[in-house]
Amino acid sequence: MTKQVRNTAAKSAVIEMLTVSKTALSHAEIYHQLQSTCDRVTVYRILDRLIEEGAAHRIALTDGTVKYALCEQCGEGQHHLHSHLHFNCLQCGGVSCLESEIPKVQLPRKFKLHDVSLVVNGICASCNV
Amino acid sequence: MTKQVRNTAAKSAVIEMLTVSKTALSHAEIYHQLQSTCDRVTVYRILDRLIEEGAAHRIALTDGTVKYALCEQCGEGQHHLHSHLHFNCLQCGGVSCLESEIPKVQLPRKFKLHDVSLVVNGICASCNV
DNA sequence: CTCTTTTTTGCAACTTTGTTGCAATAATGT
DNA sequence: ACATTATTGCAACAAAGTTGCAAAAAAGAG
Repeated sequence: MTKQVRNTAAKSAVIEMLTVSKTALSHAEIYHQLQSTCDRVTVYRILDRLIEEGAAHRIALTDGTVKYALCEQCGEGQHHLHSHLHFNCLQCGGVSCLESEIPKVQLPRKFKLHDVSLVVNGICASCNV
Repeated sequence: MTKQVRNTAAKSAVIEMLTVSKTALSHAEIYHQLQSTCDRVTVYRILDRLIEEGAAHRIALTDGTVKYALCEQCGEGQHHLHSHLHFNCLQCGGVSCLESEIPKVQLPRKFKLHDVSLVVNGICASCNV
Protein backbone atom coordinates (compact mmCIF):
# COMPACT_ATOMS: atom_id res chain seq x y z
CA MET A 1 0.00 0.00 0.00
CA THR A 2 1.48 3.23 -1.12
CA LYS A 3 1.46 6.31 1.03
CA GLN A 4 -1.60 8.43 0.54
CA VAL A 5 -1.42 12.02 -0.60
CA ARG A 6 -3.14 14.85 1.25
CA ASN A 7 -3.89 18.35 0.20
CA THR A 8 -3.12 21.06 2.68
CA ALA A 9 -3.29 24.82 2.62
CA ALA A 10 0.48 25.15 2.50
CA LYS A 11 0.86 22.68 -0.31
CA SER A 12 -1.89 24.33 -2.35
CA ALA A 13 -0.27 27.71 -1.83
CA VAL A 14 3.03 26.42 -3.16
CA ILE A 15 1.38 24.82 -6.16
CA GLU A 16 -0.55 27.99 -6.84
CA MET A 17 2.64 30.02 -6.70
CA LEU A 18 4.41 27.73 -9.10
CA THR A 19 1.43 27.71 -11.41
CA VAL A 20 1.19 31.47 -11.56
CA SER A 21 4.92 32.12 -11.79
CA LYS A 22 6.37 32.43 -15.24
CA THR A 23 9.76 31.33 -13.99
CA ALA A 24 10.93 28.47 -11.85
CA LEU A 25 11.30 29.35 -8.17
CA SER A 26 13.87 28.51 -5.55
CA HIS A 27 13.05 27.37 -2.05
CA ALA A 28 14.02 30.80 -0.73
CA GLU A 29 11.81 32.61 -3.22
CA ILE A 30 8.84 30.46 -2.36
CA TYR A 31 9.38 30.74 1.36
CA HIS A 32 9.68 34.51 1.31
CA GLN A 33 6.68 34.96 -0.90
CA LEU A 34 4.71 32.83 1.55
CA GLN A 35 5.28 35.53 4.18
CA SER A 36 5.69 33.12 7.08
CA THR A 37 2.31 31.52 6.60
CA CYS A 38 4.26 28.35 7.05
CA ASP A 39 7.57 27.11 8.28
CA ARG A 40 10.80 27.01 6.30
CA VAL A 41 11.08 23.27 6.88
CA THR A 42 7.56 22.73 5.64
CA VAL A 43 8.44 24.33 2.33
CA TYR A 44 11.37 21.95 1.95
CA ARG A 45 9.10 19.02 2.64
CA ILE A 46 6.34 20.17 0.34
CA LEU A 47 8.82 20.57 -2.49
CA ASP A 48 10.27 17.15 -1.83
CA ARG A 49 6.80 15.69 -1.89
CA LEU A 50 5.82 17.42 -5.10
CA ILE A 51 8.85 15.87 -6.74
CA GLU A 52 8.06 12.45 -5.26
CA GLU A 53 4.57 12.71 -6.63
CA GLY A 54 5.86 13.69 -10.03
CA ALA A 55 4.12 17.04 -9.92
CA ALA A 56 7.29 19.13 -9.97
CA HIS A 57 10.90 18.84 -10.98
CA ARG A 58 14.19 20.36 -9.95
CA ILE A 59 16.42 22.50 -12.08
CA ALA A 60 20.01 22.95 -11.00
CA LEU A 61 21.69 26.08 -12.29
CA THR A 62 25.38 26.35 -12.96
CA ASP A 63 26.01 28.16 -9.69
CA GLY A 64 24.38 25.36 -7.73
CA THR A 65 21.08 27.13 -7.13
CA VAL A 66 18.13 24.77 -7.30
CA LYS A 67 14.83 25.93 -8.76
CA TYR A 68 11.50 24.18 -8.88
CA ALA A 69 8.89 24.09 -11.59
CA LEU A 70 5.69 22.19 -12.15
CA CYS A 71 5.61 19.41 -14.68
CA GLU A 72 2.92 20.66 -16.99
CA GLN A 73 3.57 18.26 -19.79
CA CYS A 74 3.56 15.25 -17.52
CA GLY A 75 0.64 13.03 -16.86
CA GLU A 76 -0.58 12.53 -13.31
CA GLY A 77 1.11 10.22 -10.90
CA GLN A 78 3.76 8.92 -13.20
CA HIS A 79 7.25 9.68 -12.08
CA HIS A 80 8.92 12.39 -13.96
CA LEU A 81 11.78 10.76 -15.76
CA HIS A 82 11.86 12.38 -19.11
CA SER A 83 14.28 15.05 -20.10
CA HIS A 84 14.00 18.78 -19.87
CA LEU A 85 15.27 21.83 -21.59
CA HIS A 86 15.55 24.90 -19.41
CA PHE A 87 16.64 28.41 -20.15
CA ASN A 88 18.41 30.51 -17.56
CA CYS A 89 18.62 34.21 -18.30
CA LEU A 90 21.92 35.58 -17.10
CA GLN A 91 20.46 39.06 -16.88
CA CYS A 92 17.11 38.74 -15.08
CA GLY A 93 17.92 35.38 -13.53
CA GLY A 94 14.65 33.90 -14.73
CA VAL A 95 14.46 30.19 -15.42
CA SER A 96 11.87 28.80 -17.77
CA CYS A 97 11.01 25.50 -19.37
CA LEU A 98 11.32 25.48 -23.13
CA GLU A 99 9.25 23.21 -25.25
CA SER A 100 11.98 22.33 -27.70
CA GLU A 101 12.93 18.72 -28.02
CA ILE A 102 16.16 17.59 -26.47
CA PRO A 103 18.35 15.96 -29.08
CA LYS A 104 19.31 12.36 -28.50
CA VAL A 105 22.56 11.94 -26.65
CA GLN A 106 25.10 9.35 -27.71
CA LEU A 107 26.66 7.54 -24.76
CA PRO A 108 29.74 5.31 -24.70
CA ARG A 109 29.34 1.54 -24.58
CA LYS A 110 27.66 0.03 -21.54
CA PHE A 111 26.48 3.39 -20.24
CA LYS A 112 22.82 3.39 -19.36
CA LEU A 113 20.85 6.59 -19.72
CA HIS A 114 18.31 7.53 -17.10
CA ASP A 115 17.48 11.16 -17.74
CA VAL A 116 18.99 14.30 -19.13
CA SER A 117 19.20 17.78 -17.72
CA LEU A 118 19.87 20.52 -20.21
CA VAL A 119 20.23 24.11 -19.08
CA VAL A 120 20.89 26.80 -21.63
CA ASN A 121 22.37 30.00 -20.25
CA GLY A 122 21.89 33.21 -22.17
CA ILE A 123 19.74 36.30 -22.52
CA CYS A 124 15.99 35.91 -22.74
CA ALA A 125 13.76 37.79 -25.16
CA SER A 126 12.57 40.29 -22.55
CA CYS A 127 16.10 41.25 -21.58
CA ASN A 128 17.42 41.22 -25.12
CA VAL A 129 17.03 44.84 -26.25
CA MET B 1 46.89 45.86 -16.31
CA THR B 2 45.32 42.51 -15.59
CA LYS B 3 45.80 40.75 -12.30
CA GLN B 4 48.78 38.48 -12.25
CA VAL B 5 48.50 34.78 -11.50
CA ARG B 6 50.64 33.07 -8.88
CA ASN B 7 51.30 29.44 -8.24
CA THR B 8 51.11 28.31 -4.66
CA ALA B 9 51.40 24.99 -2.94
CA ALA B 10 47.69 24.87 -2.21
CA LYS B 11 46.71 25.71 -5.75
CA SER B 12 49.09 23.14 -7.20
CA ALA B 13 47.73 20.53 -4.84
CA VAL B 14 44.19 21.21 -5.99
CA ILE B 15 45.19 21.09 -9.64
CA GLU B 16 47.07 17.87 -9.05
CA MET B 17 44.05 16.35 -7.38
CA LEU B 18 41.76 17.33 -10.21
CA THR B 19 44.28 16.06 -12.75
CA VAL B 20 44.62 12.68 -11.12
CA SER B 21 40.95 12.21 -10.33
CA LYS B 22 38.90 10.39 -12.88
CA THR B 23 35.75 12.14 -11.70
CA ALA B 24 34.89 15.75 -11.04
CA LEU B 25 35.27 16.75 -7.40
CA SER B 26 33.20 18.88 -5.07
CA HIS B 27 34.62 21.50 -2.75
CA ALA B 28 34.04 19.17 0.19
CA GLU B 29 35.82 16.26 -1.48
CA ILE B 30 38.81 18.41 -2.32
CA TYR B 31 38.99 19.98 1.11
CA HIS B 32 38.84 16.67 2.94
CA GLN B 33 41.37 15.06 0.70
CA LEU B 34 43.68 17.97 1.44
CA GLN B 35 43.69 16.90 5.10
CA SER B 36 43.74 20.41 6.50
CA THR B 37 46.90 21.39 4.73
CA CYS B 38 44.96 24.50 3.94
CA ASP B 39 41.90 26.37 4.99
CA ARG B 40 38.36 25.72 3.81
CA VAL B 41 38.06 29.26 2.57
CA THR B 42 41.27 28.93 0.60
CA VAL B 43 39.85 26.01 -1.31
CA TYR B 44 36.80 28.06 -2.24
CA ARG B 45 39.03 30.84 -3.47
CA ILE B 46 41.35 28.57 -5.40
CA LEU B 47 38.41 27.01 -7.18
CA ASP B 48 36.97 30.41 -7.98
CA ARG B 49 40.31 31.46 -9.37
CA LEU B 50 40.74 28.36 -11.48
CA ILE B 51 37.40 29.11 -13.07
CA GLU B 52 38.32 32.76 -13.58
CA GLU B 53 41.50 31.68 -15.27
CA GLY B 54 39.62 29.28 -17.48
CA ALA B 55 41.47 26.29 -16.09
CA ALA B 56 38.45 24.63 -14.56
CA HIS B 57 34.70 24.59 -14.89
CA ARG B 58 31.73 23.94 -12.67
CA ILE B 59 29.23 21.18 -13.07
CA ALA B 60 25.91 21.49 -11.25
CA LEU B 61 24.18 18.22 -10.56
CA THR B 62 20.44 17.84 -10.31
CA ASP B 63 20.51 17.84 -6.53
CA GLY B 64 22.36 21.15 -6.49
CA THR B 65 25.78 19.72 -5.74
CA VAL B 66 28.54 21.54 -7.57
CA LYS B 67 31.55 19.65 -8.87
CA TYR B 68 34.72 20.94 -10.43
CA ALA B 69 36.78 19.59 -13.28
CA LEU B 70 39.75 20.81 -15.26
CA CYS B 71 39.23 22.06 -18.78
CA GLU B 72 41.51 19.74 -20.67
CA GLN B 73 40.25 20.58 -24.09
CA CYS B 74 40.52 24.31 -23.53
CA GLY B 75 43.36 26.48 -24.58
CA GLU B 76 45.24 28.52 -22.01
CA GLY B 77 43.92 31.78 -20.73
CA GLN B 78 40.82 31.97 -22.80
CA HIS B 79 37.65 32.02 -20.80
CA HIS B 80 35.75 28.82 -20.81
CA LEU B 81 32.53 29.53 -22.59
CA HIS B 82 31.92 26.51 -24.68
CA SER B 83 29.51 23.80 -23.85
CA HIS B 84 29.99 20.59 -21.96
CA LEU B 85 28.54 17.17 -21.76
CA HIS B 86 28.80 15.52 -18.38
CA PHE B 87 27.76 12.15 -17.13
CA ASN B 88 26.60 11.62 -13.58
CA CYS B 89 26.42 8.04 -12.41
CA LEU B 90 23.45 7.58 -10.10
CA GLN B 91 25.09 4.57 -8.52
CA CYS B 92 28.68 5.51 -7.75
CA GLY B 93 28.02 9.24 -7.88
CA GLY B 94 30.96 9.80 -10.21
CA VAL B 95 30.85 12.70 -12.62
CA SER B 96 32.90 12.67 -15.78
CA CYS B 97 33.30 14.78 -18.88
CA LEU B 98 32.28 13.03 -22.07
CA GLU B 99 33.83 13.92 -25.35
CA SER B 100 30.65 13.69 -27.37
CA GLU B 101 29.50 16.77 -29.17
CA ILE B 102 26.56 18.64 -27.76
CA PRO B 103 23.85 18.94 -30.37
CA LYS B 104 22.85 22.43 -31.43
CA VAL B 105 19.98 23.84 -29.44
CA GLN B 106 17.19 25.71 -31.09
CA LEU B 107 16.07 28.77 -29.11
CA PRO B 108 12.95 30.89 -29.54
CA ARG B 109 13.17 34.26 -31.31
CA LYS B 110 15.32 36.95 -29.71
CA PHE B 111 16.87 34.57 -27.23
CA LYS B 112 20.64 34.82 -27.15
CA LEU B 113 22.68 31.75 -26.31
CA HIS B 114 25.69 32.05 -24.07
CA ASP B 115 26.58 28.53 -23.07
CA VAL B 116 24.99 25.18 -22.49
CA SER B 117 25.22 22.78 -19.59
CA LEU B 118 24.21 19.22 -20.32
CA VAL B 119 24.24 16.61 -17.58
CA VAL B 120 23.25 13.07 -18.38
CA ASN B 121 22.19 10.98 -15.40
CA GLY B 122 22.44 7.24 -15.61
CA ILE B 123 24.62 4.25 -14.85
CA CYS B 124 28.24 4.30 -15.90
CA ALA B 125 30.08 1.39 -17.51
CA SER B 126 31.83 0.36 -14.28
CA CYS B 127 28.58 0.17 -12.34
CA ASN B 128 26.62 -1.42 -15.16
CA VAL B 129 26.95 -5.15 -14.48
C1' DC C 1 -21.01 14.79 12.88
C1' DT C 2 -17.58 12.19 15.39
C1' DC C 3 -13.92 9.06 15.67
C1' DT C 4 -9.69 6.97 14.08
C1' DT C 5 -5.75 6.62 11.32
C1' DT C 6 -2.04 8.47 9.08
C1' DT C 7 -0.03 12.42 6.97
C1' DT C 8 1.57 16.90 7.52
C1' DT C 9 3.19 20.74 10.18
C1' DG C 10 5.91 23.65 13.52
C1' DC C 11 9.51 24.02 16.48
C1' DA C 12 14.04 23.59 18.19
C1' DA C 13 18.42 22.25 17.57
C1' DC C 14 21.98 21.17 14.64
C1' DT C 15 25.16 20.41 10.45
C1' DT C 16 26.80 21.91 6.24
C1' DT C 17 27.88 25.22 2.91
C1' DG C 18 29.29 29.54 1.36
C1' DT C 19 30.85 34.63 2.26
C1' DT C 20 33.54 38.75 3.99
C1' DG C 21 37.14 41.67 6.14
C1' DC C 22 41.58 42.01 7.66
C1' DA C 23 46.18 41.24 8.98
C1' DA C 24 49.98 38.03 8.12
C1' DT C 25 52.42 35.39 4.69
C1' DA C 26 54.44 34.11 0.44
C1' DA C 27 55.29 34.46 -4.80
C1' DT C 28 57.12 36.97 -8.54
C1' DG C 29 60.01 40.40 -11.12
C1' DT C 30 63.90 43.44 -10.68
C1' DA D 1 67.61 40.85 -1.20
C1' DC D 2 63.69 43.92 -1.82
C1' DA D 3 59.34 45.74 -3.02
C1' DT D 4 54.95 44.79 -4.81
C1' DT D 5 50.83 42.57 -4.83
C1' DA D 6 48.43 38.07 -4.77
C1' DT D 7 47.28 34.59 -1.63
C1' DT D 8 46.31 32.58 2.80
C1' DG D 9 44.34 31.80 7.53
C1' DC D 10 41.41 33.16 10.91
C1' DA D 11 37.32 34.67 12.96
C1' DA D 12 32.91 35.75 12.56
C1' DC D 13 28.85 35.52 9.90
C1' DA D 14 24.93 34.33 6.85
C1' DA D 15 22.48 31.09 4.34
C1' DA D 16 20.97 26.53 3.24
C1' DG D 17 19.54 22.09 4.42
C1' DT D 18 18.44 18.12 7.88
C1' DT D 19 16.34 15.48 11.84
C1' DG D 20 13.34 14.08 15.73
C1' DC D 21 9.32 14.63 17.99
C1' DA D 22 4.96 16.14 19.63
C1' DA D 23 0.85 18.71 18.09
C1' DA D 24 -2.39 19.68 14.43
C1' DA D 25 -5.05 18.60 10.39
C1' DA D 26 -6.93 15.44 6.27
C1' DA D 27 -9.43 11.78 4.63
C1' DG D 28 -12.23 7.85 5.14
C1' DA D 29 -15.48 5.06 7.96
C1' DG D 30 -19.17 4.61 10.86
